[in-house]
Amino acid sequence: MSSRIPEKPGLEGLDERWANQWESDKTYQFNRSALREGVFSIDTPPPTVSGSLHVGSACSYTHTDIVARYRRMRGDSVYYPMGWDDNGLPTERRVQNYFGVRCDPTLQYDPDYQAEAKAGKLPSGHRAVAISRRNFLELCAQLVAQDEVVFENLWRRLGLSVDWELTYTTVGERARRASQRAFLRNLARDEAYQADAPTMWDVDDQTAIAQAEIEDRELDGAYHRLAFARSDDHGDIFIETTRPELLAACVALVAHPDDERYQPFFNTTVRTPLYDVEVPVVAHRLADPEKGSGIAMICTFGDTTDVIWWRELQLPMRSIVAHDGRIKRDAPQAVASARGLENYQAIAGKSVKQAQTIVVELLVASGELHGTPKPITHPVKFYERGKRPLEIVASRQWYIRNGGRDADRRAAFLSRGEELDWIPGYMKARYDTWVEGLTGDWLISRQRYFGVPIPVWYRIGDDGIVNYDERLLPDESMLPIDPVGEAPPGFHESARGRPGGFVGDGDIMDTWATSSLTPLLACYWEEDHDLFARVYPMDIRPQAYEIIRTWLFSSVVRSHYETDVLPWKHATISGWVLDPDRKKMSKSKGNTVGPLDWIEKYGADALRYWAGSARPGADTAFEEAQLKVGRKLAVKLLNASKFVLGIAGDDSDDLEMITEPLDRAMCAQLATLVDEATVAFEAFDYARALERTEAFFWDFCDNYLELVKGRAYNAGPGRDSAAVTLRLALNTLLRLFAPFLSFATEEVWSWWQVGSIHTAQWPDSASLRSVSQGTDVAIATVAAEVLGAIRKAKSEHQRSLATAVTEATVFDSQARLDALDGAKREVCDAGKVAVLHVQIAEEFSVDVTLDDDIVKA
RNA sequence: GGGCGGUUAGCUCAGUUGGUUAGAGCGCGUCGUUCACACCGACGAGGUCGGAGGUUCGAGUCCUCUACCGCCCA
Repeated sequence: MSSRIPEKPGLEGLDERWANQWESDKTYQFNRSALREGVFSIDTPPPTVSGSLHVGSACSYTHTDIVARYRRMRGDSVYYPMGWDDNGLPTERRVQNYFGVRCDPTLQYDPDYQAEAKAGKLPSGHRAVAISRRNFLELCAQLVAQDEVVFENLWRRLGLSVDWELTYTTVGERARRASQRAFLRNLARDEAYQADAPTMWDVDDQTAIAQAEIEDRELDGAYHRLAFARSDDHGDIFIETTRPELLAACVALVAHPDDERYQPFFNTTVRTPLYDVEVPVVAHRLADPEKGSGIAMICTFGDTTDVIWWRELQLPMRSIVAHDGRIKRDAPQAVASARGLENYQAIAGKSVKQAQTIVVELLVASGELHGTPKPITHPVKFYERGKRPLEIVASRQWYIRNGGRDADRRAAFLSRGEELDWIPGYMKARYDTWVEGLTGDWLISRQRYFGVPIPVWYRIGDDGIVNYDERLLPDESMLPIDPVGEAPPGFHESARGRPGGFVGDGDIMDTWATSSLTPLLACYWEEDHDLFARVYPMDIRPQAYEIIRTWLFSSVVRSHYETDVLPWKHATISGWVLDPDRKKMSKSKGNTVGPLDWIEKYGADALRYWAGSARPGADTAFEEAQLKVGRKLAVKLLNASKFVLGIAGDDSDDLEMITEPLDRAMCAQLATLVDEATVAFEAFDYARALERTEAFFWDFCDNYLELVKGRAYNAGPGRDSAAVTLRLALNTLLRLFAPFLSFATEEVWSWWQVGSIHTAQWPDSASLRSVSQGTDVAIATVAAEVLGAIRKAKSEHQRSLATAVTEATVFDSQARLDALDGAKREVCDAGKVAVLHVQIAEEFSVDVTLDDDIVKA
């Protein structure tokens, strides 16, 4: 036995050794024969492989792993897959930067093309090499495969108990098939539709953007006061606008219906400055009398209010901003005067920003700009990953109904939110607020390349015009398909783009349109019915709170449509990891910390300990000091285990042999600990379980081990009781720590047990209580307090703890002295006390005689 | 502007349904190498719980107002 215990236990090398062992033993393999009620399934967030790796990711993934390990020890078969989010724009951007390329769909595929990695060393002024769509997609695939290996290695090193045979990606074949299948079914049930409508548009990425991806940013702007001449030439009406460059897109002026200043002008017309277009003055409740001059110009489109006005007041379309963010070549038809056309030519082809400068100059010249522009700051809508403000352009897009335009669906989704168990509970408010505030359906089409194609073709009429209402859909058995590369059923590729032929939808789906299917994807929806029935709906969805409105909500929507249930029972929401200055860790801020360096330095258990200390949902600052504490705990566990097994390594586990009062009292304490940890874990409060276990363990080492040492070392009465108790306590504590210190506990377990601790049973308080047989826990607590008082006396007299105590007297209540009686021998052993007296008193105190000094403690 | 969360020892955080002198770790100070542990141990000094008011026999713990920080949504 003792030969299996290292002379000097250490953490070095444990991480890799056990990670490999678990892999070869398939310790975390899902048991496919488990029934649903015995399964705990986890909808792991697929990390964005093109994103950064920092301790923040490591932290939240560890939280989930801790829960997974607990459930496994409770006897559940844990379904713990790992996905890789390699889909979408982040990957495209990374590929563009990494290889210095850009996608040009008009180019032909080059089978011999070899990209050269130029990560981080693109020369300034480097012009991106244009490559074909297929070459571009190949580079995406190549890079994500590379990134996925890095992630998997990290997760293994961290000790995530994932079943690595259950990995998936969000752009792989299965994901494409599931996304397209779900889309086609949405379409068939009228949950998806296509519409030509004003859309939030990112001019840099040249794609439509969904409401969930938009954020407000405060930007400097200025109110420009413009004069609109009344058509009857009886003077001017002044409006104030921050976007004079859109003047050519003006379709009306609008004021509040109750605004007496403008009531006389409703139903009259005015002429736009510079362009001389006659536009009506209209009334609408959304016009704010307090803002600017109280009357505003409506353009197609300056902001989202323009869209509402345009729609509700049925105004004409006079769009001037093209998809690339530049002013269109041709002026709207309404611009007819010579001066108007000339002024339009001055801005045609310019960027929005350049156009503004020019328009202002023209207005100054024409005298139609009054005074100097008044600087303001105002919120402007941006794509969350974008650099320039969003524009609103009209375009044909695909939507999924999400309750944004439909009260019944909205109510249904709110009720789903009600049904879900939120951890912590207050996170539900974010969901409710979001669903209640939706203003439109979910726009899922993106004008990008690396993603799941929209599986639709359109007929081209004999006149050569694409008929978008005449859709050609694939059969589900054909999925996944690429309508740009494959012909629809009944057509030959040669008919593509020809009159009487077809054209493929060139758009791809929003990355969330796929991510929202992870519960279905991970459970092999429609692919493995047997497995699906065992693991779906899933037990938990772990995720961070900032993507409740996107990932969580969209997942609820999709599962509601496809399976008419919530995709999971619980949502465990993690907080953010902040740098020591309390800023969110993110790559763009350059304040990230790589987890691997810290694992190397302090061991994976140290990182797991730090993660495990973070309360569910709470933001956590990264602190190196906490890693040191975790490491210290792991080392202590090794040493204490070595000590216990050094004494009791060959003893039996016959609990009948636990007879001594102190031993039984400690078992009673241990039973309470097990209950506390179990209750905490059942509420997903792993941090509390860890905190209690840790506090117990240090107390156990400082007090119980010290008290029992003497009795356990020497043959005699009570030795066997101590040995069996030590084994029981160690066995229990190791299992309580196993979800957190997964490597150190496994190491110790291997010294004296068979199999992995991670498949062992979670401790059971009932058996501990049967050992303690109702013994008063005060025996242990009073003994520890007395021992503490004796130590204090020695410490205050600057004497070694080995100093002998010739005589000591404990003053305390009768009850506590009775308790002490059960551990008198141990107290004397540990305190090196020759004679111990007791005396009844009101207050607890201990008189200690060190050699010949009398000390009041 | 609306909503959510936070504000407890120098630092990072616990404080369960309101109940006796408010806890831990780190850091700090003193002492100590006892045969598990110097990647150590023991002991100790530090807060009246952001502020104000209220409920209560009693509030860090409930209510109101308020300040500051963070986030989400307008």
